[in-house]
Amino acid sequence: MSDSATPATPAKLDFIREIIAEDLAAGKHSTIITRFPPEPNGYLHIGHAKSICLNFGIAQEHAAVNARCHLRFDDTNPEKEESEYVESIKADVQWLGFEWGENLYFASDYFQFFYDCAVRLIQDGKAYIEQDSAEEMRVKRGNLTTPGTHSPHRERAVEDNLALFARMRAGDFQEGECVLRAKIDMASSNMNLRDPVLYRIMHAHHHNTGDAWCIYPMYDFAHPLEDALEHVTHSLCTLEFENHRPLYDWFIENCPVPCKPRQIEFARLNLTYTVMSKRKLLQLVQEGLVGGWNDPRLPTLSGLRRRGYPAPAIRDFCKRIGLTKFNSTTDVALLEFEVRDFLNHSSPRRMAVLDPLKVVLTNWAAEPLDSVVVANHPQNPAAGERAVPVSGELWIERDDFMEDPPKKFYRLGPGRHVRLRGGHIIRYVSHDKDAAGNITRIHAEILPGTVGVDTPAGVECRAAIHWVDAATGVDAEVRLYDRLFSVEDPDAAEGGFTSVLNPASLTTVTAKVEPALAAAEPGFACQFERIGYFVADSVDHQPGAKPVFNRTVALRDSWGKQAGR
RNA sequence: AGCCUCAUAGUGUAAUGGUAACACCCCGGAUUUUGAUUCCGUUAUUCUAGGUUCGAGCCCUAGUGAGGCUACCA
Repeated sequence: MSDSATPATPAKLDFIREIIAEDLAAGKHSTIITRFPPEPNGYLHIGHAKSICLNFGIAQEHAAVNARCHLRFDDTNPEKEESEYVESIKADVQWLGFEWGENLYFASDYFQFFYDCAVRLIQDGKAYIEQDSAEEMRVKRGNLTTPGTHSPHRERAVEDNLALFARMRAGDFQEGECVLRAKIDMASSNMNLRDPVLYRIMHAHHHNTGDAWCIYPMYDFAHPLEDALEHVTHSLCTLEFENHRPLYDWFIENCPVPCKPRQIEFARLNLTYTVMSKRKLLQLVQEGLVGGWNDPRLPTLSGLRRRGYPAPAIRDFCKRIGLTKFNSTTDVALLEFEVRDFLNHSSPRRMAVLDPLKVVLTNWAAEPLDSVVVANHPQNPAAGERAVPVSGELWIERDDFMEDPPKKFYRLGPGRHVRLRGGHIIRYVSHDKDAAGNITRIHAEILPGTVGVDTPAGVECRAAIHWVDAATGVDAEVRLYDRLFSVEDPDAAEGGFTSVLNPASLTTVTAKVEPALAAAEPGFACQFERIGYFVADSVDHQPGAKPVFNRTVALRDSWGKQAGR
């Protein structure tokens, strides 16, 4: 269950923790500093959770040496970044259960340092102003098998480069007129080393620095400097930056930095039936295919939160998936397992009927009660009990009655008994149908004296079903979520996302719920017995108004599987 | 095509060069006033070919397959 309940579990060291342990043992560092460096250009998703749990987790594990993890916004591209995203990212990291304390940083706060480093590279003859167009640069870069060719500007005098760079910074040039490039190796088999761009001109307003700058550093140049400036010891990133490491190290070697961070790459998280790229999530949001970044069907942290996925379950999931350099795809079933596992222990039980069928108790007068007492959690007496009102009419699940049941169906049908959970055993009497042949009502009778006691001898009753009293039960809007996509790998879908959207990803029903649920607070999570885990919607659910519940995840249902339901 | 990285049950991860294991999923059984939970059990694994070694999932070579790289994105 919760990770906090099992802190002593000596988890196997993954390859990154192994490296850190070795570095510590070798006396290479006196403390460990990691960082989580999102670009504020979208909302965080479950893939980021893997990185967050890794970086903040490592810091927590090395508290003895005062280790820490920085939250740093990698905001070097003003065209794509917004303050709204900064706020959502902070909220999501905190919700996941991690604290950055004093260590909140913005790459944009280092702009002057980046600039000074660039000047230094120019002075050292290691950078130059390029005036070729982007297209010319592309052509001269060569390709995977042929080396690039030198730009005519590559050997410009240091003084001229310096003057030109100053003019770039002063705003003397239009966007695209020139860039600053590192002078490395146009013949390198690693394309990243073929004189990469360090600075480009962007006459854009920045969310943090406003209009102070019109030149902005590229990721490859800025990132190692950010890490070094913050004394990061281990810079953990995903596999696609593997080929960038030589360049990362080049900047560390050639710029006046206070220390030498080490970049280590790991495989990003892939999940079946799930789209995990920010660009594609943005597309889903912008095209209105979902209700927003916090749509409960999305793998965004805000979506999962609204869906009722508990943060500890997500943390446990991140532990279970492990950490390697193998490009794998984890089955979402593992995430769902962790969610059920956590919720099973933490959620109080309540009763709700999603597809109501009326039952009239013909002999209710034989033992009329006001209420029955039901445990809030059968495995946890400390969760207490509650009184659930009852009367002579109630709702049961339409599925729980069969006119012509197969032998292994244990619930209600002609000639059968069934237990009302927490209440009486009832016996079938008759049922009504409308003109179309639909069952409209069941008549049954209670077995007096069967509340709170074992099934009497001679009565065959194997199942207990959930129910809601008709006199006091209230209507609720219940949203049943399923996978957003109908195929395992939506990224590979031909014809775009629309072609593989699951039409059943959202079903809204009007259900009957026990009266106490009408007063539930937004975010209240519980198990609807025999149905699944539900949470009062954090946006649309308001106490006093019609309750709105989201299905977090359904219960396992082995009967349903057998019956092909 | 060149360079870099990776390859263990269906899925994801373990295994100082020394009996290949854990979790999820699947299937079966027991318990059950949730066909849930819990408990027990079943099936199934080192990409291929060479080499080093008393001994290779692990080391070496080649092959195969997968991912990444030819942005003034990160």
